[in-house]
Amino acid sequence: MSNFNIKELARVLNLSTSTVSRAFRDNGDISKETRDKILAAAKEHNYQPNHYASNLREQRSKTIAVIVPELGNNFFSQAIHGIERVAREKGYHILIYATDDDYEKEVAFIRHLHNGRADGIIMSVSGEENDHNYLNELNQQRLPLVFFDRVYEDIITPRVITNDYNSSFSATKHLIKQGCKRIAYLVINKNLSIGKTRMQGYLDALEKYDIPFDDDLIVDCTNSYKRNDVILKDMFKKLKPDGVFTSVERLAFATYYACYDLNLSIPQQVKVVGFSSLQIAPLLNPSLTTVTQPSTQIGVEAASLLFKMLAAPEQVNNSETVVLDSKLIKRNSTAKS
Amino acid sequence: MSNFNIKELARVLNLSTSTVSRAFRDNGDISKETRDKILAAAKEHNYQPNHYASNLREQRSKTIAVIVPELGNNFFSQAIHGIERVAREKGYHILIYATDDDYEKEVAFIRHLHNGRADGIIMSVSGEENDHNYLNELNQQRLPLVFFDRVYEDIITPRVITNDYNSSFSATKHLIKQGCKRIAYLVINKNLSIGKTRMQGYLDALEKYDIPFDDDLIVDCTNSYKRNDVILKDMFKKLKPDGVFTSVERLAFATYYACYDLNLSIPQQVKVVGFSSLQIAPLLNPSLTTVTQPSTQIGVEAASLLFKMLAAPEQVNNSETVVLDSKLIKRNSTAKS
DNA sequence: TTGTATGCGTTATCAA
DNA sequence: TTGATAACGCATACAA
Repeated sequence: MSNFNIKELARVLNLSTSTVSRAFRDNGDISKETRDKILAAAKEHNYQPNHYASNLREQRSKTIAVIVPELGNNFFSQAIHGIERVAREKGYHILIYATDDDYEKEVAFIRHLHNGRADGIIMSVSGEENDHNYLNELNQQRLPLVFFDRVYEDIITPRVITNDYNSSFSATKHLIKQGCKRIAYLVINKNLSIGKTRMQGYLDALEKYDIPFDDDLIVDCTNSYKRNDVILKDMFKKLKPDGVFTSVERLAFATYYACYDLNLSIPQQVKVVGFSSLQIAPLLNPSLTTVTQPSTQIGVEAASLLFKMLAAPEQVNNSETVVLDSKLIKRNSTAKS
Repeated sequence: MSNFNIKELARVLNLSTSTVSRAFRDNGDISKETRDKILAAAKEHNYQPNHYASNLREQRSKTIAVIVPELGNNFFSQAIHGIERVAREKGYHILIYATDDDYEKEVAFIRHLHNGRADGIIMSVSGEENDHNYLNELNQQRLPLVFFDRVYEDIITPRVITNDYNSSFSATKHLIKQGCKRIAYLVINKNLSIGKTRMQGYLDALEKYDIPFDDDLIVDCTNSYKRNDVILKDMFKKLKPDGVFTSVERLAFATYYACYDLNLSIPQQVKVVGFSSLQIAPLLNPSLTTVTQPSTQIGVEAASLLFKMLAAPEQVNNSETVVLDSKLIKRNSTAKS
């Protein structure tokens, strides 16, 4: 950081600091002439108003924080991409936080952010089931907060989600139409709202098409590759499903690996469909039928919503919910045998 | 942000602001008793020292900026993941900037960051070929900067790269051993150092194994999916390569799509190997032979290097270069026909 | 249109 | 060990 500050620049130009300051702001009266002179000199001396001083003075940071469960995941990096685009347009900066699905970290991040570092937060919540009332405790002084995709149902704040129930229903129906009778539903955290909603679509589709429901076919997985591999192989051996519906991208991959190892052919012996934002799903072996969420768009919507809150808090209903549509894209992993 | 500040807290506790401030810092004399009392009260009132005020006072932000060409790319999101991990450990925050390979944006970001918002920068440079001397102009007041993966060769600053030359040589050699005689090299920007280095490995391998070099087989691609598709199909029709080596992950995908469309079978008619950090390369059809960079590790190293610079600038040699090894992982896309 | 003076919330220096 | 005070760099209310 340069130590060339507003005072120096004012001295060089034989002006007062207030005049110099005005040149950098839109309001304030200043003649075009002096303004140009000041900006030119600023450029020459490589001067920029110190961000922290400005923010201390103005009480806002022009920064938003984005909290996601993980970074190495197509869905989230694409969502971040969307957020980035909107933020950049508005001249805002983005702080990134990854919780690694760790509740403690999530709480720590949120608490920390209330020190003025960010003007608002966009978050997809961690998978851990815990008391998240900490968000309510901050209520009066809570920063503007927007949830996306993974939300806490009992926290009232604007959110951007997808039509998970319908997508799950369609995906399950599709499996049934393709001839599946024993469809496993793989989930990472049954208690997280998103797992529940998606499961309900699955359950209702089974019922509607008179497929008997077997509780064992709802398989609770983990965040560990290794343990999932064990769980899935065990599941295949014991339960002999002819269809697998995964609520999370990663579990579709795990299913593929398990099937490869067990010599189960997809789609002849097992048909697979999964939530996934993978752009190269067509390149998989076999190409993967996906419920594709509009991930970038979700980011864009979430950011737009947050900026609306920042601009006019009263005008945004706290229970505002934006629902975007996912698409079921049928590929070979669910082809008829 | 709360308006409950250090003054309020001091008033509540009947102490001075300086004493309260001391409770939050490691140095400074303060009795354990009062310190505990202060911290307890702080927790109760949800008080945290205002970040901007602290930073203005301390002249540092505990924030680093990460600039990458794009976010929707496994390599970069994994690298960011690595950076995140180290930064979090050190109590630093991360600002994310995506240039979309746009040189103007890169310059704007860098310039902007000199307003004190960040203490240091970790960057993978944009692909555009341009004058990047702007980095040198900032020299005296330049923020600590670490390059990773994609670097400007003429800017002297610490960097973390991989052994691209060797990897390319090995990958090309592998294609040759598998029987390829006409190997195309796909690159996005020939003039970017990384494209050059990787190309040199390719060229030298050809020479060493007496494969005649055909300039047309070096194909300059773009950042656009559509245009790449046209370029590649054209290339396949006209040049009939029997091997393809892609310097960037995305071009391997493009190659797959083109081969699918043209009914060229991989690996029987065309063998493919590419730089890629895709974790599900084994699931592709066919599974993709990759030069896999230790992406997360690269992030970790880059961050560690930056923190070393922040801690003791004199102790880091500006031309320090950390070289990590990539791995050639052979899969079916280069299997012998 | 420009300048003067004050305060944003914190920390460091110095004095008590 | 604690308190008073100045300063970090900037933006605004007010005066000129």
